[in-house]
Amino acid sequence: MDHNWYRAQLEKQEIRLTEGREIILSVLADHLTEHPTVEEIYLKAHERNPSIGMATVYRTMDLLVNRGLAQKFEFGEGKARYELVPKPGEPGHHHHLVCKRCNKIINYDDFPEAEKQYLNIAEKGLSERYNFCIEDHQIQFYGYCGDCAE
Amino acid sequence: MDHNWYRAQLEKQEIRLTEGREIILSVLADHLTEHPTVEEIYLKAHERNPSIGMATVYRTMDLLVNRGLAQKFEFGEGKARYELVPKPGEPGHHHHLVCKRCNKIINYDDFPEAEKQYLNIAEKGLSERYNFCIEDHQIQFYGYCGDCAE
DNA sequence: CTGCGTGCAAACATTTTGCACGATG
DNA sequence: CATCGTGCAAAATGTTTGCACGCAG
Repeated sequence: MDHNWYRAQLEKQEIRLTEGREIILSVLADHLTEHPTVEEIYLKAHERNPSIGMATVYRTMDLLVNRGLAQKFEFGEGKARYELVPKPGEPGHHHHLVCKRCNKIINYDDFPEAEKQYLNIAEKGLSERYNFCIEDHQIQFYGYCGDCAE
Repeated sequence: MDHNWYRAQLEKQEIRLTEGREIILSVLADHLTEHPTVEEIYLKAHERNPSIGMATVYRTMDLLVNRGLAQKFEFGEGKARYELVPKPGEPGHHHHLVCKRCNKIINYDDFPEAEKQYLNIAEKGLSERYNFCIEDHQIQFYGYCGDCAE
C-alpha cells in the first residue's frame, strides 16, 4: 500500500522526511494489519536499506505515535506492537483477540454498529465526567484460540 | 479488604498457601482498584515481611493471572500492572482511561448497560466466528487528562 | 518426607540514551 | 549552513531463570 497520506501528514507537521522514516512508513503500510513488533519492522526496513539501525525504528515509532499516525499496543508479551492508524474515511479500524497461550492475535471488525454505539456513549460521557480529551481507544478480548483451547 | 475468597480459590486448585502468597494477596486486596506495578506490590509486601523477594512477586502474579484471579495490564509504560479480579457477584468490574502524558490511570464503570450490551454481542459473535474461548477483556481510552490537555 | 516454593544473583530481552557524524530543508 | 536525525554501543529498565535451601501439606 502506498504511504503518501502519512508522508503528507509529517510534512504538514514540519517533520523532516528522511529516508529512514520513509522506509519505515512504507514497511508499516505494507503490513497495515499485522501489528509488527519493533524487531519485525527493523528487519524489513534493514532489508531495504541496511544502514537503518534499531534506534531509528524506536525513535520513528515514538514519533508516529505522538503525531497520531500510529497506535502502540502491548498485548502482554513483553514487547510493543505497532499499527498505522487508518487514513480518514478509509476502513481498517479494528480491535484484537489475543490467545493467552500461543499469543496469536486476530483482528476483528465485526459488529461495527454496536461498537460505535457504545464508543460514542462512552467517549462523550467520559470526556465530560473526567475532563479528559480522548484521542483513541483499544479493545482486547483474551482467551484461547481453537488450537490452544483447554 | 479481606482476601479469603482468593485464598479459598487457591486451595481449591491445590496451590500451596505460602506466607509470601498470602501477603501478596492481601496487598492486592488492600489496593483493589489501584492497578499496582510489580515494584509497588513488592515494596508493600516487603514491608510486611522483608524476606519476600522480587522474584516471588513476579511468580505469584503469573500464578494469579493464570488461575484467573488477577488481570495483567500493559498501558504502554513499559511495565505491567495488576489487579485482582472482582469476586463473583461483587461489583468492581471497570475499564481504564489513560493519560498519554502523565500516565495517570482513571478507572471507570459508567455506562454498564451499554457496555454489557456490546460485550455480550461481541463475545458471542467472536467466539463463534473465530472459534475462540474468551476469558476476559480490556477496554482502554487514551488521551490527555485535564492537567495535561494541550 | 517429598515436592513445590523461595531468595538471591546472574542472565535475558527490550527500550532508551550520549555522542560524534551526516543529511535535510 | 544550522538544525535535526542517525548509527552505534553502552546503559537502563523490567522480567525470567538456575540453583541450593526450606517450608507446606
